[in-house]
Amino acid sequence: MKKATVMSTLKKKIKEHQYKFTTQRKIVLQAFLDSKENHMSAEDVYEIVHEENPAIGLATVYRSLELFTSLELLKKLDFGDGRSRYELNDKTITHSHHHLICLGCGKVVEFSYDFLNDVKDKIQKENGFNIVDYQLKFYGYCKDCIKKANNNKG
Amino acid sequence: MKKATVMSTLKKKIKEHQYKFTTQRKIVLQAFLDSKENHMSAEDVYEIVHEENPAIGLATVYRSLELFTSLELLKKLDFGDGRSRYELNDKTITHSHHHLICLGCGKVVEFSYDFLNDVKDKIQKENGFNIVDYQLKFYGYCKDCIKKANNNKG
DNA sequence: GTGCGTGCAAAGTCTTTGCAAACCG
DNA sequence: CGGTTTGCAAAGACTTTGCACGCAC
Repeated sequence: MKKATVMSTLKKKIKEHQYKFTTQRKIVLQAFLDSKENHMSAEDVYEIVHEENPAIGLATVYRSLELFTSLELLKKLDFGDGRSRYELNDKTITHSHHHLICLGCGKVVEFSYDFLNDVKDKIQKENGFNIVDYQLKFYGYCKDCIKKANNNKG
Repeated sequence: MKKATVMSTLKKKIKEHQYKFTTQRKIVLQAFLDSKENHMSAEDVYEIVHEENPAIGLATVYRSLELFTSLELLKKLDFGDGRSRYELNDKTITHSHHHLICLGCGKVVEFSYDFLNDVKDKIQKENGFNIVDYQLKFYGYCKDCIKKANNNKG
C-alpha cells in the first residue's frame, strides 16, 4: 500500500465515524509513514511527532494510537518488553509476516509465511471459533548472537 | 506431566541453581497445580496463595513467577489485557497448543496443532535464526459470541 | 458556534525495588 | 550462622483520565 493511500484511508475512516481530521492525528500517522522503525512504542512516536510539532502531548499520541488501532490502520504488538508497540496494518502483508524476537539482543526481525489458510478451517471446525486475525512470535537467537556465542566458546 | 513431578522438578532446579526451596515458592507453584484456571495473572495467584498463607506478599508472588519462568517451569503469556499471565510449562504440550482469544467476551480457549516443524527449518535457512520457542495467538469470535450476534440480528 | 479533541497534570494499574527482619541449608 | 528470601511500602514504568481551552466542521 502506498503512503499516500494510507493517509487518505485515515481521512476516509475518520469521516465515516464522524471523528475529526486534526493536525495531531495527521502528524502521528505521518510518523509511521516516515520512520524506518517498524515497531514503534508510544514514546518513539512521541519523540518523532514532538520534533514536527512540540506542542503535541504524549496523551494525544496515546489517544491517536488507540484510535488508529480501532480503525485498523495500526496493529498493536507486544514483544514482552513492557510497552506496547505499533505497526502499520497493511492488510496485504499483515497476514503473512511474523516476528522473530532474539532472546540474545532483543532485535526483532520479520518473517513472511502465510499459514493461516492451513489452520483456519481446522479451528473453525474443531472449536467453532471464527478467526479474524492472528499473531505469531518466534523466540530464539539471531545470526549475530549465534556467531557471538560461538566466538566466545572458541 | 504429573503434578507430583512438577513439584519435584522445581525442587531439582532450585537445587541446581542453589536457590532455596522456601515455603512461599512451594505454595506459589502449588497454586498452579491446584487451580483449574489455566492462565493466571500475578493477582490471581496472589489471591489463591493468600488463602493458604495470608502472610505472603504480592512482591513475593511476582518474584516467584519470575524465577519459575526463568527456570522454565512457567510460561509468561500476554493476552493484551494489560497484565502478564502464566501457565505451567508442560513441554510435552506447550509446543502444540495455542490460544484462541475471543474479541467478543475475552474468553481464552486452547487449540492444539503443532506446526513448528513446518516452519523451523524454513526460518533457520532464510534468516539464520535459531528458534527455541514460539507463541501463537488467534483473535476472533467464539461459538457463544457468534450465536449471540446471530440472535440479535434475527 | 458547538462539540469533539487537545494539553497538561494528576491519577491509575501493573510491576519492581530498597531495606530490615526472617529463614533455609 | 551467613547469605537468600521475604514483606512491606515506596518507587518506577507505562497508560489513562479530568478538566479547561482550542480547533475542525
